[in-house]
Amino acid sequence: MTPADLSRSLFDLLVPLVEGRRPGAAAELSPTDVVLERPKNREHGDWSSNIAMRLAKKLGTNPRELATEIAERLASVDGVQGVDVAGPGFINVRLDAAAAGQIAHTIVERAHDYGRNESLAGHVINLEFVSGNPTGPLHLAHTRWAAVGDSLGRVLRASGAEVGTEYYINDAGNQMDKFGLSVQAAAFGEPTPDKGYPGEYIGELAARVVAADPSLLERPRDETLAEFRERAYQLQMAEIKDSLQRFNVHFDVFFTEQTLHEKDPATGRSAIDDAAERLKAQGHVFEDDDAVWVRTTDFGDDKDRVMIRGNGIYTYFAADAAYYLSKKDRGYTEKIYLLGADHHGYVHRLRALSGAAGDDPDVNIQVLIGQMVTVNGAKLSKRAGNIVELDDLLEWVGADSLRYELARYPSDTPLDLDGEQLRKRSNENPVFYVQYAHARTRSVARNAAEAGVDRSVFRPEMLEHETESALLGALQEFPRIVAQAAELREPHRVARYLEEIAGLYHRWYDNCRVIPLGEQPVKDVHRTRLWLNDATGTVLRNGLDLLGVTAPDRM
RNA sequence: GCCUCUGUAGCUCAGUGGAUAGAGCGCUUCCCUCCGGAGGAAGAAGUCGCAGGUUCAAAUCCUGUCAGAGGCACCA
Repeated sequence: MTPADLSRSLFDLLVPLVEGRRPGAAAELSPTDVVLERPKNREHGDWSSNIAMRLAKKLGTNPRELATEIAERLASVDGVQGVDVAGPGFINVRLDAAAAGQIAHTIVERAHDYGRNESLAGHVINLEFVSGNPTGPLHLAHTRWAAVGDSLGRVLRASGAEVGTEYYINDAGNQMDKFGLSVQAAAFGEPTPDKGYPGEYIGELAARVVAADPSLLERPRDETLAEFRERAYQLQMAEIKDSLQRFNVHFDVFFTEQTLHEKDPATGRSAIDDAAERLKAQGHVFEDDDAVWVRTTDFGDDKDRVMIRGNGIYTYFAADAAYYLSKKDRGYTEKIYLLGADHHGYVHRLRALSGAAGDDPDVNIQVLIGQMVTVNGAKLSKRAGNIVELDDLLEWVGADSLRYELARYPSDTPLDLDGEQLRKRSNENPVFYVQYAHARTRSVARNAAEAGVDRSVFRPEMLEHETESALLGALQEFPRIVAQAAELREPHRVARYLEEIAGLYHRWYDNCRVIPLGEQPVKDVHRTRLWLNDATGTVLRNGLDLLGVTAPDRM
């Protein structure tokens, strides 16, 4: 008896009842209207529905009367132990222990697949995040998106979507030249050029570039600049990929901006040239003051944006357009962008691009804006010069701790990381609370095996302690939580859910023994509880996996 | 000036219209022979920034207002 089964039963009995009260009304009723939720208060039963209150007005009756009528019929459904009507018209359902306990068996059987759902089946989604410039290491601002984006990708996939994760590399334009000049200057022991890149890492890159080809110091500078730039870029990009790997963040595609600028030898045209033509053909482009503009104000922007400057050179916006079209051409119907709050000014422009490309901005593009992250109250920005690099954070607090902390808050919450707290292996650090609960399930399983408790018997009606029904009810919700996290693009819901499961598990552990005390015999109740123990471990592990966090067997 | 986000317990924060608003930390008092006191129970702690509105029902939706953070290039 899953909530889905129960809501289906409720829907089925509702149809004739509604039809009887007002002919034709049943047609307006959809199964998605019939929602069952876990009441916060356990005294309100295992599942609760507000359907009577929502339908009463339409049917010209009062909620309590309607609820009573529904409750009478629901009580005879298989697996339902009792139904009450409470408050203004809530219908509270209690399941019998056997029906509620069945989920433990299901979870153990489905193992790694438990939690997977098909709520986003058929969706083809491009997920772009991080996209840090290849002119320096990843730092704090990228870190939040690396954690959230990677987890979001996992949650979307678990919900049946086809997902491509992508990192866009801004490797064209004069920032790269400044980067090359900075590395070159450092190689000659000179100070950072005007508007160049400062930082120790530039000196390190310079040393490595020179080590690879010492002749760079002897040839004319204007001749070697391109080589400095290119070699340093490759080294830096490799560093970035290493950092991401240590952070357990995976990208399917690293897309370079350069490919958008390259001319096709056959046609002499670049992807950006083509993109400009295609936007013109869609009718959202106009010329003024010698420049070519996109009418982004059609899509909510406060002013129109230049795509081709008066001097004939493309703006960055033109490359964005070509990149968007590339995603579209590669078959992605939905494009999700994760951007920092400092880029929220781009939202209208990106939406305008989508519209100008003939797509529907409300359907084909979604821009998620994340608020700023600080560490120990200090704002860390490139401008202020006190960058905290991802690698430093990883070394300081560890990948699991950092990923979990970044993934457990909604992205629109400004976040201040407490470095010392994240280093703690205690309850103050939520990741350990969850990981410890998982380790405990594994430890119980190991000890159970030694004590001769196995899973040869499963009698769900024996799982009747209040901590067991609470735990079972929560375990049942996992697929729905995953689906909701995917639908709302909010992976933090998974983390919060896992914390709830961990708490419920610890409470159960304190009340119900899997392994009999002392010399007492192993009974079916112990064997059955082992199923529940293992099911909990499975949910914790699967959930942590969605967050990119390890689930250790012992700690 | 305009735009986006935020305002919930002493602190850090959950809570996409439901019942008595929750968790962790911190504080008080207890308990635990299933890893190693990284565990559990109970208690104290709140005008959900403020004011209107919509609704059977608002922390949640709408409007206004106050406070804080960030952003508003023919830069990349």
